[in-house]
Amino acid sequence: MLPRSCPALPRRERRQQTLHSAALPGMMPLSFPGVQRTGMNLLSLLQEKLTAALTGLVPHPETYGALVRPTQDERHGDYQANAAMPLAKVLGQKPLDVARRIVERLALDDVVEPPAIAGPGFINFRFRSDWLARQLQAAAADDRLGVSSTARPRTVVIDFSSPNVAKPMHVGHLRSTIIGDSLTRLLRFLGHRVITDNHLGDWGTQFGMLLYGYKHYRNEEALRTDPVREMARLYVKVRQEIAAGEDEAEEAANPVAEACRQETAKLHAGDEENVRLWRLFMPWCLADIERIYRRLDVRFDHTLGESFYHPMLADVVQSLLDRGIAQKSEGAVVVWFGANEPPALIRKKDGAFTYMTTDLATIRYRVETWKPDAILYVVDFRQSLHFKNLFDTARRWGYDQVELVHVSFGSVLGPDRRPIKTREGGAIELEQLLDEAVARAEQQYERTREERLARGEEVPELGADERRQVAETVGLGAVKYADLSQNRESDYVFNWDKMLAMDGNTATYMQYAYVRNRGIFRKSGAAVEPFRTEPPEPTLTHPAERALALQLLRFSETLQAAAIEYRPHLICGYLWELAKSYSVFFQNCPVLRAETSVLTRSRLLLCDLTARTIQRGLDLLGIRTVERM
RNA sequence: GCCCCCGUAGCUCAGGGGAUAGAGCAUCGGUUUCCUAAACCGAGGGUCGCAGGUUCGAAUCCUGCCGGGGGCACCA
Repeated sequence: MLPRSCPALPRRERRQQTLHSAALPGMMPLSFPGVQRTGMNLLSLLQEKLTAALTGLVPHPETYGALVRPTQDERHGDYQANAAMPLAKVLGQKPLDVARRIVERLALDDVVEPPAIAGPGFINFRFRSDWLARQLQAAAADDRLGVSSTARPRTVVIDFSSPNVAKPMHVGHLRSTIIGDSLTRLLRFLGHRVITDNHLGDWGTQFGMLLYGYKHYRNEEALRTDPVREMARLYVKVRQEIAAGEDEAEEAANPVAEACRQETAKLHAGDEENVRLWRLFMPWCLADIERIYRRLDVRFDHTLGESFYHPMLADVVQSLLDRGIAQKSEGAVVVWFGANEPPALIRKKDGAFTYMTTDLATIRYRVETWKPDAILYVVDFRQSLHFKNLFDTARRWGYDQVELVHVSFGSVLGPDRRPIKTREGGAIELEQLLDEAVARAEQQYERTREERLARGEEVPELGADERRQVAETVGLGAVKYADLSQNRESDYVFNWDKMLAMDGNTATYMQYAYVRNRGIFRKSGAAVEPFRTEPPEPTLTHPAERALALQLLRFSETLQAAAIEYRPHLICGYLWELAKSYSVFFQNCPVLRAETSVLTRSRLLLCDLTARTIQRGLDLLGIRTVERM
C-alpha cells in the first residue's frame, strides 16, 4: 500500500467543503460555526455593527455587513466597508449617498474615529487609539490573549500523517504530519474537541516485503541489538532486489515482488507464521516512527491502522450490497457513481479488499465511536478523486450527518519540479532531513557568534546543552515553518537553502524577534508577571506603537480565518506582519530608555504581549521558542 | 479520451470581486557610542499565460485557446 501522503506530483484542489454560505462572491463569512464573535475580534465587531446599521435599511443586512476588509493602504484607515457600491444598485441610489446613510446609522462612536467616505463609496474606519489601548490592556490580562473560546465546540476527528510502517518515514510524510498537527493545535485552542487518529498503513504489501526479507536475509544478532534498524535494512534490501528485477521485464512476473505479494496474501489469510511475525514486527516499527513524532512534537490520541479494520471489511461489503449501494461486476464488488465515471472497487475479484473498503469501515467506526461533527483528512491532493468517491459512498451509506473534508495539499517537488528524490532516486528520509536542518542551525549559530565577536558585541555564551537545544528548536522550526507558511494547496518546491534560511518570513526570524524581546526583560530585570496580572493601559502615540497594537489585536480574526479554511499559512502571514511591526517599533521606540517610566511600562506591555502572541502563534504551528540564541 | 488543478517580479510564493497588484530571496545603495546586526532603512524590477465576456469595478468570476502537472476498476 502506498502511504496516503507519499511524495508526489502536484496540484491543488479547491475547497471541497463549504463551511459557510457565501451570499455574495468573495464576502467573508460573518461567523464560523461555533466560534463566538466576541472579544478582540476587530473584524467581527465592525461586521456586526455594520449589519446592525443596515438592518431595516436593506434586505439581507448580514450579507452586506460582512463586506468589511482590512485596508490595503493605511492612508485609508484600518478597515474598509465595501457595502455601499453593491447596495447602490439594490436601492437605486448613488453609492456615496448610500454610504452616508450607512455612516449615519453606525453606532461606533467610542470605537472608531468618524468614518470617512472615499472613492466610489468606500467607508473607511480608523480605530480610536484610546479604544485600542483598552482592548490591548484586556488582552494582556487574558491567558488567551483576547482570543475567544468557541461557544459551540465541535468534535472533529483529524486523520493525518498516516505513513506506511515497515519503512522509514520520508519527506513526503512531512506535510500531512505538520499540517495536521497544526490544525489540531489551532482547533483545540479555539475550544473544539479534537481527536487525532494516525491511520497507519500497517497491513499492506510493504509488510509482505518485510516478511520476505526476514525469511531470507535476517541477521539475528542485529535483530537483538537494534531491531528497528534491522527492519529498515531488510526493507531497503528487498526493495532493491525488486528494483533490480524490474529493468529487464516490466510486465513479466518479478519473482521477488511476486513472493512478497504471496507473503502479504498469506498474512491477510491468517497464516499463523506470518501473523506471528507481524505481531513481532509491529512494536519495532511503531517505535521507529514514534521516535520521529516525539522529535517533531506530534502526538496522536489514536493509532488505528488498516489492520485494525481488517475484521470489519467483509461486513462493510455485505452492508453495501444489501442496501444496493454496491453491485457485483466482473467478479468484483463495485460502487458506481456517474454514468461516465469509473466505479470504485470495494472487493477485488480475487476476494481482496481495497483501501476504499478500509476507509469506509473507518468512517463507520469513527462515527459510531466518537460521534464527530466532522472528519478531516489531511492527505495529498492527488487522492481527491478517491475522497470524492469515498464521501459520496459514505453519505449514501447513511453517514450524511458528519461533515467529511479532504484537507488536501500539494506535492513536494525537487528543484527540477519533479517529485523530490535523493541522488540515488529514493525518497529523502525524514530523519536525515531533520538532522541536516539541526546541523545547519548549529552552523548558523557559530557563524553568527563569530560575526558578533568580530563586531565587538556581547555574545550570549550558551552551554553545550542549551546550544543543542537552540539548534534543535531553530532547525526543526525552520523545516516546519517553510512548509506551513505556504498555501497548502500549492505544490511545495523543496529547497534546502530556502527551507533552512534564517532570513525573511521564517521561523528563525520569529524566534529571533521573541529572543530580542525577552532580552529586554532580562536586561532590565523587569518581571513579566505584573504585565499579565495588572497590565497598565498603554499609550499609543508613536505610529509604530499604534501599528503594533493594531496587529496584536488582529490575532483573533486571523485564527478564526485559519480555522475556517484549515490554512495554517494564514497564521504564518500574521506572525510575519507582527514581527515586522515589532521590528519597526523596536527600532523607533526605546523601551528602557523611554522618556518616562510610564512610557517604559507601556512599551514593556507591548513587548510582553508581542512575545506572548509570537510564542502562542508558533505553538499553534508546532514550533517552539528559545530564550536566547 | 474524460475529469481535476496550476500559470502573478530573475527565483520562491502571497493575494481568489474593491482604491496605485504585494512579500521574501537575489541585485544595488545605506545604517551599529543605542534594549541581541540571525536586525533595520532605501532603490530598481510585473502586459497577473493569451483572447473574449460579465460587472460601477476583474489578477480574482464565465467561455475559449496555449503551456505545465495530476487522476481515471482489480496498487494503496
